[in-house]
Formats: sequence, structure tokens, C-alpha cells
Amino acid sequence: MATENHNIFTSEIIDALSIDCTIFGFQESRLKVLLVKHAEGIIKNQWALPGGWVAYNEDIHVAAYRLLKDLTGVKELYLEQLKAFGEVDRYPKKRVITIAYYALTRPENYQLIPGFTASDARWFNIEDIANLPYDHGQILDFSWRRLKRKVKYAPIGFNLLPEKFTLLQLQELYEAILEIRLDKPNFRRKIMKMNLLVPCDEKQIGVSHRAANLYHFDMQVYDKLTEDGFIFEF
Amino acid sequence: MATENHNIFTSEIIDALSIDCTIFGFQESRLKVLLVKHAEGIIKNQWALPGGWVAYNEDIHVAAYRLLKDLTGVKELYLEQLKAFGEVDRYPKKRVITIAYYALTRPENYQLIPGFTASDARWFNIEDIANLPYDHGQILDFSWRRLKRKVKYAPIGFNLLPEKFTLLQLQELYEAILEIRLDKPNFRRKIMKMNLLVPCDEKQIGVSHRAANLYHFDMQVYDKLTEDGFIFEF
DNA sequence: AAAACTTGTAGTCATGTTGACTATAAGAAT
DNA sequence: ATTCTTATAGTCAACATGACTACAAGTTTT
Repeated sequence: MATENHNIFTSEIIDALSIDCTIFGFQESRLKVLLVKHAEGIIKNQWALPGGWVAYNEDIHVAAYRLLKDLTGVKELYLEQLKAFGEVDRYPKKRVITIAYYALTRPENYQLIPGFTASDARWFNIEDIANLPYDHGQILDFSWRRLKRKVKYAPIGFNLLPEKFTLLQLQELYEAILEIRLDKPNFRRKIMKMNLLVPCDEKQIGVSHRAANLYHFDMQVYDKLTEDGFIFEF
Repeated sequence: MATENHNIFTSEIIDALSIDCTIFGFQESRLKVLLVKHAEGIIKNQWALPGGWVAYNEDIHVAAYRLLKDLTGVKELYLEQLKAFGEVDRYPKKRVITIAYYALTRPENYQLIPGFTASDARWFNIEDIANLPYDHGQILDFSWRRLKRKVKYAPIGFNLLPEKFTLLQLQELYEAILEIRLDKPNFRRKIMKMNLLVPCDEKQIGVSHRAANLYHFDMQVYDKLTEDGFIFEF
């Protein structure tokens, strides 16, 4: 088996297995993805999905959390496994199968702290991302497709919004994820019928037009919908 | 790293990585799953999901095909990866992460040929399956949940039917997968509106009642629906 | 041969959902 | 005061849905 120097848990990792993660965020009505600049290794100074090696005695889901925290400083997020990517030549020099995750978080809640083997961490507009190393482009595509599908039958998109938000923000979130345009009155009608949103007794502040009502989730309905699934077709 | 004897590609496999597969079939209006009886190893003589080790120079998808063919004799099927299961203690004695696949096939098209490390291979009614070893019960649950979700937005369920089939067979397939009952006329109306089915100029034979029309897929529409996705809500 | 039985297939109807659109409200900026 | 922007309410025709009824085309029973 080919070997190579890597400085994380050198003696303890599962040599042929890594984790890579697509972290989605939503800011200024755009869908964003968090990339890290590698500080060392084969792709030093290139932007790539955050990832790393799984320790021998570590649950893979735990490993994904650990890597994200160490590389980017992001701690609280919705994290879900996508699938394993295992083409023979996906990684140079040796055989490495990677388990891909995707995560949803709120960029404004965190200060990015590049750490470990990352010299920088930044949010990119998803449409601007090109030329990722290895098969990270493929992983990103797969992640986005999964997100597009998932927001239609689970209320997970809400993990990307601040706690209190307007209906337009919610609509723009769907528009950004699905790359479509929606009719405002119809969107309102549809989303309100689900009883998922509860109006706060608060309005937007600091906007130069009529202030919109702020809403938050009814967590009971949220949990129920998450469990039962629902269909949100446009 | 803990070691152990296994007699498949002993020197060439990725030690910590295996593949397990849930193969679905549909027979006598019931949803079935193919299990194999292990001929050796830790769970000798127990029924379990077919699976095995990935070779060092083998694409994981190719490995899944190979294992299914070797263990069960089943060659042509729809095969899709689910995800990796990687709890630390899921496998005794050493750390093994498994990549789970699920497959759809037509039981009547194949003779089961247990081979390799399997002494027997048989179709089981999915509701009758209990006490699978390792975390195979969890993998089976996950597979079924994925199948339930997937048949609602892709025409994949059709991989389980014979080439020519009646509308009732199709309806019973949905009923078996989703564990629901459907109204016959309404089901017809809905499925026919999709233009997915083309009537063969043939009727059922050998039935003791009015013979139903046989249908097959319009492969063009089938491919288009597979690509675009659709919603089949009941 | 007629009646009873089983499954297939067509159609009805009230209700609900959808998409496209109009209208008005509530502010801020000019 | 007028204009601009976004919020929010409501209308309407077209379509989809779920619950049924009715009838057709065969087999089996009597």
C-alpha cells in the first residue's frame, strides 16, 4: 500500500479514508459555500472543501464535526452525510475513498477561524466556484443537487436563516437554492398554509421601505414536518 | 491496527472498508429482500445482507456489482449507493466502515446462485426480516426509507416489475413499498396522465377473470422523468 | 344457459390547489 | 405632496384530488 506523510494522527488514522464537507450558507440573498485554503500537502494554497482524515477510533459523523470545527471554527450546524466517493484515481498517489457530508449554517453567527491545516477560510458564492481540486467539484455538484431535492420535502432550508426572518428572505432562500423565481403572493399563501411560521410581534428595522413582519418557526410543527416529510413543489 | 484472517484478496483489500447491499425484489404482490447465508467468518450460518471487502484498486461501485454477482448470481440491476455506516463498534474486533448500497431487480429473471462466501441465497418478505447481524437491520431500515422516498420522485420502482405489466401490478408495487392502500380508478388516472405507460396490444393470460391490458414504459418519457424528477404524491 | 362473482375501466362531482394577476397598504425618499 | 419600494390581501379560471358510482368483460357456479 502506498504511503505518504500526513501530520494528523499519523499512526492512528484509517489510511484510505477521508471526509470532505460542503458547508452551505446564505447571505445577501445568495447561496454561499465555505472553502478553506490548504496550508500544506499536495494542494497547498489551493481552495478546496474542508476535510481530513478519520481517526481509527472515531465515529465518522463525529469526525466530520471535528474537522469542520478545527478547520473553520464553525461549530453549530445541521450536518448530514451524502455518500462515499470512491473512484480509484480520485486522489493522487494512493487510494483514498472519501465520505462526503453537507452542512447548513448561518454565516452571520460565526467568526471564521482557519485552523489546523487551513491557512484561510472564506464564503464563496456558489456560482463563482470553479476548479476545485480532486473530485471536489463533483462533490459540490452532488451536494447542491441533494440540497435542491431536500428543501422540497423537508424544512431544512431554515437552518440557513437567522432566527427571525421575513417572508421575502425565506422566498429568496428558496430562489437561491433552486435557481428559480417565485411569485410573492403565491409563495406567502403556500408557506403560511403549512402553519410552520409564527409571526413575531416585531417588524424589520432599518429598511427604507415598508417594514415586513418578522417570523420564527413553530418548532413543534417544524419537528413534525421534519419527521413526516412534506411536499413543497413550485 | 487489529488484523484478522479473511480469505478474499487478503493482501489487496482496504482493510477497514466493506460494502453491504440491500437488494429489493417484488413477487406475488410483496416486497422482498435478498439475503445470503454466510458460509464462514464471524457470522457463519446466519442470514445477512450480501456484502464483502473492497479491493485496493477497485472502484466502490464496481466492487458492489462484483460482490452481488459473486454472492447471489444476480447481474443486471439498478444499483445506487446509500451512504457509509461508520459507528466505531458496528463490527466486532476491528474497525470497519461499510458503504451501503441498495439495488432493485426482478426476482423472476434470475436463478439465485449462492457463491463465494455464501452457502445460500433467498428472497424474504421484508416484514419478516428480523435480527440481522451487525448493523444490517439499521441498513435495511435506511434502505427501505430511501426507497419509499425515491419512488415518489423518480420512476425507479419500475425496475422491480417485469417488462410487461398490468396497472394493478404497478399499483400493488406502490402499495407494497409505501405500505398504503390506493384507490384503483384514481391511481389509473394519475399514472396515465404522466404518459409514461404505453399499452401493449396484449392482455393478461391465464387469469380467472377479465384480463387486464398489459403496458410497458415509454423509455423516452421514462428517461426524461428520471432526469427531471417528478412528484408522485398519494 | 343464466346468475353470480371478480377484476378492469370509464366517468361524475364537490372540494381544494395552483399560477397569474390586480389592488391596496405602509412606509421612506424626493 | 408625489413618487418609489416593498408588504400584504384578494380574485379567478384552470387544474388536480379523493370519494364514489356505473358499467364492461371475462370466469366460475348453479
